[in-house]
Amino acid sequence: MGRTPCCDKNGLKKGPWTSEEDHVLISYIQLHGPGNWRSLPKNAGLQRCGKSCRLRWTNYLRPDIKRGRFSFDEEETIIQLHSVLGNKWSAIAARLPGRTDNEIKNYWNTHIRKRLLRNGIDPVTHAPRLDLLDLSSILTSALCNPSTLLNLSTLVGSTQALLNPDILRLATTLSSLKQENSDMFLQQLQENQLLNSLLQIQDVPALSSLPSQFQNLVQQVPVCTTSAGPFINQTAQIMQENVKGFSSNPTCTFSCQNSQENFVPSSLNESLVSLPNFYCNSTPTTDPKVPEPGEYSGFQSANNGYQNFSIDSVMSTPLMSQDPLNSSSTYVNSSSTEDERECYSSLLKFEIPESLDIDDFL
DNA sequence: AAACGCCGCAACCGCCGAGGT
DNA sequence: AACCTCGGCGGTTGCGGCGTT
Repeated sequence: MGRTPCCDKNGLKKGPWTSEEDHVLISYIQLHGPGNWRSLPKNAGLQRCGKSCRLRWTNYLRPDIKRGRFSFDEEETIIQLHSVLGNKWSAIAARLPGRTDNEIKNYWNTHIRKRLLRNGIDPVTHAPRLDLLDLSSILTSALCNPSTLLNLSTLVGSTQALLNPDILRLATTLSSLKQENSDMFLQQLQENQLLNSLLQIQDVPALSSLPSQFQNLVQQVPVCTTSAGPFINQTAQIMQENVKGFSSNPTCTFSCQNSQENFVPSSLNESLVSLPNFYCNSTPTTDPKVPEPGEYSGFQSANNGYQNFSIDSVMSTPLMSQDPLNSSSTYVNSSSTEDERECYSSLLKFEIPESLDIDDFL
């Protein structure tokens, strides 16, 4: 099906709009309404194509557009909606009065996306990044019990898809950390509850159906005790989910809630009641606004990989909203907003070595 | 002060679906 | 059914501002 250009490009102006052009466009629309965008520039006397006029109006000149920085509530809403809708900027914008899809898209790409990446969260799936976490957990268990290293090569063989030069660099980093200060490193590892959490894997009824290399790895994990951190819980959770993925029993359910309760306040869940909960269970929702699996690839992969993965484990914002400072929606134009957000979001940061250049990972 | 690089955002581009003929 | 027009959407680009060296 052939398509003619939306307008004759010849002789039409492109680039930034002048205030005069803005005035002409506003005046025309105030008199006649938006109407037919194709004929609008001609009728209004603008040397622009209709598409350009429409974009200028909808993204900038519309009287109901809210300018200025995004408030904390708005940012919270964007993250939550993006976890549900993906890059459906117009759908997200429909829930944010006064904000345009273009503005939200820009804000996501320039602020939120980068922050999620810095915090080890995949901005597409809203889940902790598997390539970092899987290897870290494997290496942690391996380093905690050197004999496990023997099986690591077998495991690596079955997870080749996860390996790339960047991940190998992370392995090198972790390895060098161990070599540099072996005692302290091992002590730190033993103080983690990761492996203890991993042993809860016995809750998975179909453990015996795992591939042998995974059984070996699980069985060789030693018990470590004491304080649990977000990273440990997240890692254990993902390991559990991965194990579950190998289960031969498709109806097997495994709640991550136990591992979450260690660091996620119960009220956090309450604050997310309004969210569709397909991160928390695999039951199809009846909410018509929620895309069906397959409609949004990012969601699909998240849903497939983490059918029981709780959304609250990847959403930093509800946690923040507990603080009176952050429950305020009067954040607009606050110069310290970014820093404060960064400070609070660091509560869910993962323990990635500082020597690791995260940008190289992206 | 100049050069350079980074960042944010407005604007553009190309594609798509809906609806009309 | 085929074609066309239009509006809308998401991805990308390019420019100006700003900070750093």
